[in-house]
Amino acid sequence: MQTRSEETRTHLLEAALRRFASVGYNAASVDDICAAAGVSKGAFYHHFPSKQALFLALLNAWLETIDSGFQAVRQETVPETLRAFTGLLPAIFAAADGHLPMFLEFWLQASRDETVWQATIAPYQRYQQYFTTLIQQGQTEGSLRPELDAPAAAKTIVGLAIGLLLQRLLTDDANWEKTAHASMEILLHGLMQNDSSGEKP
Amino acid sequence: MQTRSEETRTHLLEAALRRFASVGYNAASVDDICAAAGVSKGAFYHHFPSKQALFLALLNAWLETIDSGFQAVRQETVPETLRAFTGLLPAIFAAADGHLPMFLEFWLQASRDETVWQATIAPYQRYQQYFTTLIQQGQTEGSLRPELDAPAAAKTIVGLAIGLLLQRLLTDDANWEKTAHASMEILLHGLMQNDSSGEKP
DNA sequence: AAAAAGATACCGACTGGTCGGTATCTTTTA
DNA sequence: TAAAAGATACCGACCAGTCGGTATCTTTTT
Repeated sequence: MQTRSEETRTHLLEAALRRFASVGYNAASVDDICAAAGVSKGAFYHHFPSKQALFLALLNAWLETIDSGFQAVRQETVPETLRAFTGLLPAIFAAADGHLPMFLEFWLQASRDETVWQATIAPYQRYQQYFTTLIQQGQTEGSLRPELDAPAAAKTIVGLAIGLLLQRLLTDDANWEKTAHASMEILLHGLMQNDSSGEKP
Repeated sequence: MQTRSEETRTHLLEAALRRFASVGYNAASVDDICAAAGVSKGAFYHHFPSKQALFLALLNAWLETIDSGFQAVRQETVPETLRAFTGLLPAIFAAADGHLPMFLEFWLQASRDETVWQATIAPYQRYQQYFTTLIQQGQTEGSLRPELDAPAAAKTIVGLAIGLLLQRLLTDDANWEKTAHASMEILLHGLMQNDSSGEKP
C-alpha cells in the first residue's frame, strides 16, 4: 500500500504525463498539472523542486522501460534479434501511445537545455553502443556482411527506428507495425551476408 | 532595390529566424524579435497578422528550398538518384543548420494545431509520394528488387532521413555526412536487385 | 509644380492575462 | 507534539496582441 504522500507523488507524475502528452511541456502549466492531479500547488513544490525536475523524473522512467525491453529480445542469431527488436517497437510505444509527442518534446528540450541533454545523450549512446556490439557479433557469427562499418550501421538502425516513430506521430497510420517490419526487412537485407539465408519462413 | 517596407519585412524575417533558432519558438517573444530586427512592435503586426503567421512564412521558404533540391538530383538510374539524394542532404540541412530544433518545435506544435498541421503534413506526403514513384520506377528499370512494397520502402527512406537528421541534432557528429552515406549504402544494398551491380567505382 | 488629401508604414505605451515559483498557514501522520 | 505534507494567497516577470497617434511616401487636385 502506498502512503498518502506516495500517492500524491504518483498522481502528480501521472497527471503531468497526461498534460505534457496532450498539450506539450510549455503549455502544460504547473497549475494545470496540479488541477489534473487533484492536488495543490504547495504539494507540487513539496515533491518536486521545479517543473523541470518533474519532467526529468518522467524522462528517466521512460528510458528505463526502453532499457528493460532491450534486455528481453536476445535471440539465437543476430538477424533474429534484430527482428525481435522490431517486434518490440510497437509494444513499447503502443503502451505509451499518445505519449509520442512527449518523446519529441524530450528531444527538443534536450537540444536546448544542458541538464536534459545530459539525461538524454547518455542512454542514446548506450543504445548506439548496444547495436554496434550486436552488429559486430553478427559479423563474427557470419550472418552479417563483414565489410560493414559497425558504428555506422548501428546509427542506421537507431536512425530508422527514430524516423519511423516520428512518421507514426505525423500520420495516424493504421498498420504502422507492418511498415516497421517491412522497413526492417529491407534493412536486414542490406546488412546480411547472403540474401537467401535468414528469410522469414 | 528594396523599398523601406520590404526591407523591414526582410529584417523581421531574418531576425525571427535567428531568434527562433537560438532560443526556440516559444521562448522567442515578439518584442525579442522586434528588438533583434531593430523595428517596433507596430511594424511587426503591420507586416504579419500574428507570430504564427511569420513562422509559417519561414517554414514555407524552407520547404521550397528542399523541393527545389529534389528537382535537381535526377540521375540516369534510380540507385544513382538515391545516392545523389543522400549527397544533397548535408547541403540542404547545412543551409538550415541550427534551425532544426525550431522546425522540430513547430512540428510538435503542428501536431496540435489544425491550421499548421495542414501546412506541415502536405509536403511530407509529397516527399513520400516522390520516393514511392522513384522506387516503382527502379523496379520497372530492373535496378530494384521487384518484390518490394514501394510505399513501405519509401517510408523507410523518408524515415531514415528524418532519423539521421534527428541524431545529428543530438550529437554534433563531425562526419555526419559520411554516416549518412554509409546508411544509404546499406539501405540501397537492401533495395537493389543484385548486389554486384550499382556499386560505387 | 506645389499644395492638399489619402494611403501606407511605423512607433511604443498599454492591456489583460499567464506563468513559475514562494511564503505562510493548516492538516495529517507518526 | 514535532515534523511532514498539503492548501492558499500572492509576487514579479513576461508575453501576444491592441491602439491611438505620427511619419513618410503616393496620388490627386489646383
